Amino acid sequence: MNDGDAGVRARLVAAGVDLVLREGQSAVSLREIARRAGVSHGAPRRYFPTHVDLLSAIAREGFADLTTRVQKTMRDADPDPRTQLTALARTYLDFAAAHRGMFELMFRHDLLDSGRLRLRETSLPLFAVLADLVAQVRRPDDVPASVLAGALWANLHGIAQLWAWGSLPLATGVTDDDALLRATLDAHLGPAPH
Amino acid sequence: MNDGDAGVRARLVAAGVDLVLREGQSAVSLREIARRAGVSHGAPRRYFPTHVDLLSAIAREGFADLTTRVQKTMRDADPDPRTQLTALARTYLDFAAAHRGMFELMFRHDLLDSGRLRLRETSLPLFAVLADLVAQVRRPDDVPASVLAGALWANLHGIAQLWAWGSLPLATGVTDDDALLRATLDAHLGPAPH
DNA sequence: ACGGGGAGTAGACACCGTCTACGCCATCCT
DNA sequence: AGGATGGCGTAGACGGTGTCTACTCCCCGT
Repeated sequence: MNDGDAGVRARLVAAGVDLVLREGQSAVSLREIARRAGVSHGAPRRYFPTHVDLLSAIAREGFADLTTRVQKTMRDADPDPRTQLTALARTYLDFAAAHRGMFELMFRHDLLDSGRLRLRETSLPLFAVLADLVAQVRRPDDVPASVLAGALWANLHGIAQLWAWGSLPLATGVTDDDALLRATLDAHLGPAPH
Repeated sequence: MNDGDAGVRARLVAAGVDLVLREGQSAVSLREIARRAGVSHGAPRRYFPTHVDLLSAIAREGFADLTTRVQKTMRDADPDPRTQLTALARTYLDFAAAHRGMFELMFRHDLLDSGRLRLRETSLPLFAVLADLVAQVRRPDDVPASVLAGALWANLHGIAQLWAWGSLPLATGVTDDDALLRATLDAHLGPAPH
């Protein structure tokens, strides 16, 4: 079984990932994916009952990609939890900026409950890594670690979203997202040690 | 000129707003809007060169709605800046939850540069209100007010987004967004006064 | 050897956004 | 006054989409 014949299902997902990375969300039509995978437009239906089920599988691939990127970045960084958290955040923002189409697809709420494994559950390991680091780095105060981690994730996500949307630099005069990221980490975790 | 004949352009936008509020983003097709407005599918083209231009006008209506809601909430609240900021934030989150389709439409990045008035500029007044309040309430530290305001907006937006997406409660165990909101305000603005 | 069933094809259907040709009607000019 | 003009809305065509339904083919088990 060589590369060009890796199973139609896998080829469909791979073609979809490639498409959304290269041309964005609007390019990921069922028929175009089928064309790129070299099958007829009816073939995907054998593996994915509906278009959104296929999109969901593609988005899951995106989560997997992001998770391994985060893990790799963290392996290469200083083991200090605060540093690791910074690395995680930086990777998250970079991923969103570099693969905007995929990032948008991953968080489309109409894909949430599709596919065998639900997309919601797919994002949990990534959040668990963040929550674990937050639990290590936080100063003891009254807000539970899970709430703190959720708020921090939301802040990260909001920066990624609004930055891609393009209004934040116009409104704030900030020209790169690093200042926002640092302010966010300082706000939620206390001022940086050094 | 009675109500039922308020100009085709206005009727189209109104029908679109109604549709996206009632049935969500996927329902706002050009032809369906035209149908609801009682005109042929070709009529919109006279006023909006393309579908996204019409969507952009609908999204602008959403920003106007949100802005007036925020202003009304703030008029009714205690004039203390921190309280006003809380009211603004609460209104933002409630709006996103109650009108998810509209909220999604408003922040679709492919609508950003459409229409006579760009969507980006339409959001500026809203942000200006937030930035102004932040400037009043912040404790003097090293992070510029604009950065602080941007980070806070991003945090708000991220909560709205991730909450609608549905993973946050699952991952954090938090069952309503109020804890996240309070944690966010405390993190960025310092602990609440009382 | 042969029947059966899964896999992929091909066409139909309704819907979509865009484009173009065409009527209609008010308005303006001579 | 009457005819040309131009904007507004209609209607149909076109290529594209997702879904559904025959239909074919080939591999596998009995």
